[in-house]
Amino acid sequence: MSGGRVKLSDVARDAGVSPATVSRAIAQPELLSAETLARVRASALRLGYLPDGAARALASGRSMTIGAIVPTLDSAIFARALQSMQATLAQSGYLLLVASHEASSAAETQAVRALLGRGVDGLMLVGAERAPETTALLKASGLPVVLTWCGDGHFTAVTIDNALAGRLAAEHLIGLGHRRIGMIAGHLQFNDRQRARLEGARGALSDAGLSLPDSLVVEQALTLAGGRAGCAMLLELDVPPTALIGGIDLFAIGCLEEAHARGMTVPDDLSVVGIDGLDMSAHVSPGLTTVHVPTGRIGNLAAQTLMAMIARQPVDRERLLPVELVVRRSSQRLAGS
Amino acid sequence: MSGGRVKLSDVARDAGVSPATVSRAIAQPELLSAETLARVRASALRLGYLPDGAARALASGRSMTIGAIVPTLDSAIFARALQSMQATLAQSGYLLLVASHEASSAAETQAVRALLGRGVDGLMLVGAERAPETTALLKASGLPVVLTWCGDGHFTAVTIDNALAGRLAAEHLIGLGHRRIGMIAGHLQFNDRQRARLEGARGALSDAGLSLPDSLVVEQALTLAGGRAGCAMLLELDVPPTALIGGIDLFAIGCLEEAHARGMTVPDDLSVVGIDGLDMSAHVSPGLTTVHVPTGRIGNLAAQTLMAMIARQPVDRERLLPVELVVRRSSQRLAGS
DNA sequence: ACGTTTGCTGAAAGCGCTTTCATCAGAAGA
DNA sequence: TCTTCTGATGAAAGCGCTTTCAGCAAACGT
Repeated sequence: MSGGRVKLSDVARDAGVSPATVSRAIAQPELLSAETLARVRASALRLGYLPDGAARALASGRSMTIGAIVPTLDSAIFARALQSMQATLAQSGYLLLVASHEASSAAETQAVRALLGRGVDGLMLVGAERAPETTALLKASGLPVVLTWCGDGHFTAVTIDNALAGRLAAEHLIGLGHRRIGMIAGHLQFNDRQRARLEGARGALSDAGLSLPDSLVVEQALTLAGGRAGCAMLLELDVPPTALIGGIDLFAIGCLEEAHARGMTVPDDLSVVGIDGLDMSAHVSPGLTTVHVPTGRIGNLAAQTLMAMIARQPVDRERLLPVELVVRRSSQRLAGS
Repeated sequence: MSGGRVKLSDVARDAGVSPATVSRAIAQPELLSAETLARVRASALRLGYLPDGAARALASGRSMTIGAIVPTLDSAIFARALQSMQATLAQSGYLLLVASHEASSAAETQAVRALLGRGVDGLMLVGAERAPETTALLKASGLPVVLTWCGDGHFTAVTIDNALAGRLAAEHLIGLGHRRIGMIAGHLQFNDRQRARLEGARGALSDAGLSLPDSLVVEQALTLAGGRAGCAMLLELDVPPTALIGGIDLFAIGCLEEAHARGMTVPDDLSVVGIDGLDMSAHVSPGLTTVHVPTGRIGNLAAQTLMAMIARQPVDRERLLPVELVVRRSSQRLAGS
C-alpha cells in the first residue's frame, strides 16, 4: 500500500492524458473540456491520488501555507486568534504553520527564518517591536506580512489601540472616584502591547491630575498566579490602591481571587478592571469589568488580509479594531467620593 | 533585494565548491573537511543563504514538519498540549502545522488529507474515534502517527485513562457520602474522551450500588457557559444532585459560578469536582477539586514519540500517563452522611 | 474558400535541492 | 614500489509537479 505513492503521472497514464492535463485538472479546471476533466477526476479518485505539496510548492512557488508566530500558544488570547485564523484559512485551502517565541526576540528571529525557509506564502506576527534583523529578513523576503495587536506603520497590520484600552480602564476608575490606582502589567520587555496599555492608563491619570507612579505598577508573568502575586504586592503597600487595573484579564481575575483570599470584597473594598474581555471574565464573580478586545476578529482579519495580499489585492495598511469598556460588577464608586 | 533569492548554487559558486558540497555542509557537515566547511559556511552567511524547504522536502522526502489535528485551538487544554509540542519540536528543527476540526469527523478527514498532502513527517491526532476513511488514509500513508488522550490499540498513542479520571472523580464524591451525583459532559458525539469519563463515573457509582441515570447527565458545549447551563439544568430537577462532576474543569468552574449566582455555597450546598486540572482551577474560589491530567506532558511526549518514530527508533506502543485526584475546597462530606 | 481566432491538449524545461556513483589524492599496507 | 583503502569532493540524475510554448482542430469572419 505505502509502497509507491500514486503520482500525477500515474493518473495521467490511467486517464490517457498528459501530465500537464492532470495538473490543470487540479489547478485550473476551467481550461479543460468537461469530458477530459471528468475522466481525469475519475482516475484521480480511483487511484486515490494526493498531490505532493512539496513538489507543487517547488514548481509553483506557492505553498498554500501561512506562518504565524505568537508569544505562546498557551494563552486564551492567542489560542483564540489562531483558531479563528486557522478556520478562516482552511476555508481557502491554506494551512497554518505555527511557532512561538516565549517573549524572546532572538527566538522570534529564528522562527521567522524557519518559516521563511519553509516557504510560507505569508506571515502573521504579534506586536510591532522586534529585532532589526527580523525586520530585515521580513522585508528582504518580500512576503506578505501582517502584524497584529500593534502596528509599526511599516508592515500591514490588524490592530487595536492598546493605549486606549489602558486609558479606558483608567478613566472608568477615575470616573468612579478612585484616585489611587494600581496596575499589574506583563513584563514590559519585548511586549509593546503591555507597554502601551500601561502608558494609556498613565496618560488618563495624568490628564486627570493624578499619577501612576512606578510604585503602583508591578510587572508579572502573564498568568493568573502572576495576577494574584501582583495584587498581593500592591495590597501590601503602606497606602494600598483602591482600584487595580490588570494588563490582561487573567491578572484581573487573579486580583479577584487574591482579594477574596484576603477576606476583602470586590468591589466594596477594591475595584478591579481587566483588559481583553475573556469569555471567562463574564462568568467569574463578581463579573469582571473589562476592556473588550475583539481577539477572534483579529485572527480572522489577519487571515483575510494575508490572503488578499497574496492575491495581490489592495488591503488597508492598518486596520484598527475598536475596543470597548464592558462594565460589570467588579468596579464601583469609591466609598465616600 | 527580493529579486532573485540566493540559492544553493550561488553559495557553491561563491565558495568555489560544487552544489553537492554545499548541500552536505548543511545536512552532513561531518563529511566535509574543516576547511571546506568553514569556507562554505562563510559564503552562506555572507550571502544570507536560506535553504528552500520545498526543494529540500522534494529531494529528500522529509519536510521537517509535523502535523497536529485537534478539535479546536481555542481550548486551554489543546493550546497547552500544542504549545509544549511545538516547543519540543522546535528544539529539533521541526515546525508544527496545525488544523482543527471542531468535532466534525468529516473535517478531520479533510485535515488529514491536507496535512498528508503537505508532506508532514508525522501526525498527531486527538482521540481514537474517527471515520474509517481517515484511518485508512493514515495507514496507507505509512507515516508515523501518534494518538493522544485516547488510544485505539492500533496506532501509537500517548494517553491518559479517561475512564479512571471519571471514576476517581465519582469515587471521591461517593467517599464523601454523596449518593445523588450529576454530571455535565461534553457532547458525546465524536468525543471518546468525554464518553470514557462519563462511563468511568458511571462505573464507580454502579460499583457502589448507586447509579448515574441519564436524567442526571447533561451534554453541553465545551465552554464555561455550557457548564453554567448544565449546572442550572441539574439544580432545577425536582430532586437535584448534591454533587456535580464536570467532564472538563471549565464545566466545573461554570458550576461554581452558577451555584454562586443562585445564592448557593460550594461546597456547603453543593460539591463540585472537575477533570483536567487547569491552572485556573487552583485559583477560583473555592479551589476546585479536580482530577489532574498532565496536559503539557502529553504534547511533549507526543512530539518526542513522533520524532523517535521518524528516526526509526523503537517507541512504546501506548504510553499511559497518570491522572491524579487533587482535592481542594469545592468538595466536602455530605451533611448528615 | 482561405486566413484567423478560439479552445483544448501535449512536449519539455525547469523549480532548488539531495543523493548515488564515480573520481582522485594521499595514507596505509604488502 | 605498487596495490588497496580511506576520505573528500564533484557530476549528474532525479524528486513530482507547474508552466510556458507549440500544435492542432474546429469555429469564425469575410
